[in-house]
Amino acid sequence: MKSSKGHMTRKNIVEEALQLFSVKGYYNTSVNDILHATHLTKGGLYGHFKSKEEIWKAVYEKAVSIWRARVFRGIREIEDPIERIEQLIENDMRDYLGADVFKGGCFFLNMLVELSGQSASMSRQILKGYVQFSRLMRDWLQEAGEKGLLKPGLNYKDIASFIVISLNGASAIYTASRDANIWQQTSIQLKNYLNGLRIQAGVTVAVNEYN
Amino acid sequence: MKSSKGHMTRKNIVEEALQLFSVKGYYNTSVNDILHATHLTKGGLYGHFKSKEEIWKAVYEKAVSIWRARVFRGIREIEDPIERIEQLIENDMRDYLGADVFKGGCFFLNMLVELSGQSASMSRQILKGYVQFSRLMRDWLQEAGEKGLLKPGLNYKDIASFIVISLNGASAIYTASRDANIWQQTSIQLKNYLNGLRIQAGVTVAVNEYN
DNA sequence: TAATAAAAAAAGACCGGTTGGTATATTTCT
DNA sequence: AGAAATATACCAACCGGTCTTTTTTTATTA
Repeated sequence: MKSSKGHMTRKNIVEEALQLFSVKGYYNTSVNDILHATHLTKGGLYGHFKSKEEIWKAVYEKAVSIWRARVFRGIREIEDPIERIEQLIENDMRDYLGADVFKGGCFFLNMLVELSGQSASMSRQILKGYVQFSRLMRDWLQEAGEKGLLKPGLNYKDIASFIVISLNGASAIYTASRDANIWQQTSIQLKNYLNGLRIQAGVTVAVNEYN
Repeated sequence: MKSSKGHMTRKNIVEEALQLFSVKGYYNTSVNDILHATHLTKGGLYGHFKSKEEIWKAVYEKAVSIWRARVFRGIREIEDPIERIEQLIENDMRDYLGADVFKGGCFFLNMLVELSGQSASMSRQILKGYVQFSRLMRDWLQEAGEKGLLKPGLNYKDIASFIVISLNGASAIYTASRDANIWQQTSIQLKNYLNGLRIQAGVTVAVNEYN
């Protein structure tokens, strides 16, 4: 726990820049904006970071750690892998997106959309994060499959991918509308979707699906 | 069909700006960028539009008309309202997003994300479009319900909303990854999801769902 | 059809303000 | 006293937008 003057202001720069980036985007947040938010001047800032992009990298790491802390809370102790995924979804929607952790919505989606056509390196980094997240859910689906919990013939990768897609769509629409129903319903709909993949959903009879 | 010199260049400005906005975003596309793309100078451009935001408004209208032409192709003649929605989804994924109509992905999602924290008026306009689109699908679901095609107790608004959400999530991830599997799978997954709402899916027996 | 005048379109210089970044001086902490 | 942190002045490049001048198009008339 570093708390010498320098590390404190560095931490503060990252936190303020994180909020600014999430609301205004990377390019449209000026170094001056960050200066105002941190009550610093050029010299004070550029003593800690050698460029704006360096700030972004630190901000990204910080955003990841904040997101992780929220989304993986109470996850590891859940036995049933499908329940585990459902809890992950609920945490992401309720405790991350719905809790307005970042003023401008989901930092990662916002940055992905803004930087996709602009910075190959930065957008690649974000995309890598999504791939990792998707892969984790795929592994859990695999685990569920091996435990005989899921219908046969499912493509786990595609299912995990679809969940990531829907979560991101919810981020976009919720941030624009600020309608809590968006993240609430997305959570519910995805849970229903997942339950539909189980070998028996509730008191249900077997279902034949052609695809 | 106006084709006097002035209208031609105006049209060209809108088309070039549309591509630029879709790739670089609104704020990070400079008027100079548009000038280069159109081989014009300040005077030439500002004779047609009184501000950058005016260009955006014209671009938005153009984007809507392009999107509509693609997404509603062959829709009206489909009897079954659920099939109609499925075709809408496929058109949106394959003929709009997957066909790379705009270089930077889905213009509307990109703008919604960028402008959400920035321009209330512009983001409101886009959101209004999404609400309209969602409402149309809700009406078709309603129609399907009245025709006795759907399970009882469904919330049509939430279902339509979920579809819009997933389509947007697909836009974000596809644009970043350029992996065609994203839009293909989103189309398939949503179709399965919709089929699961039917009173009988394929040769299926009734299913009881608790939620 | 050709000349012409009015109108439309485009060019180009210019504006104040802002961009990300640097170099050096000064202050504050250890 | 030495080092770390911060302030300040400055840079060329660029931002969206205005204004005046020049060129090109279009409609009219002979």
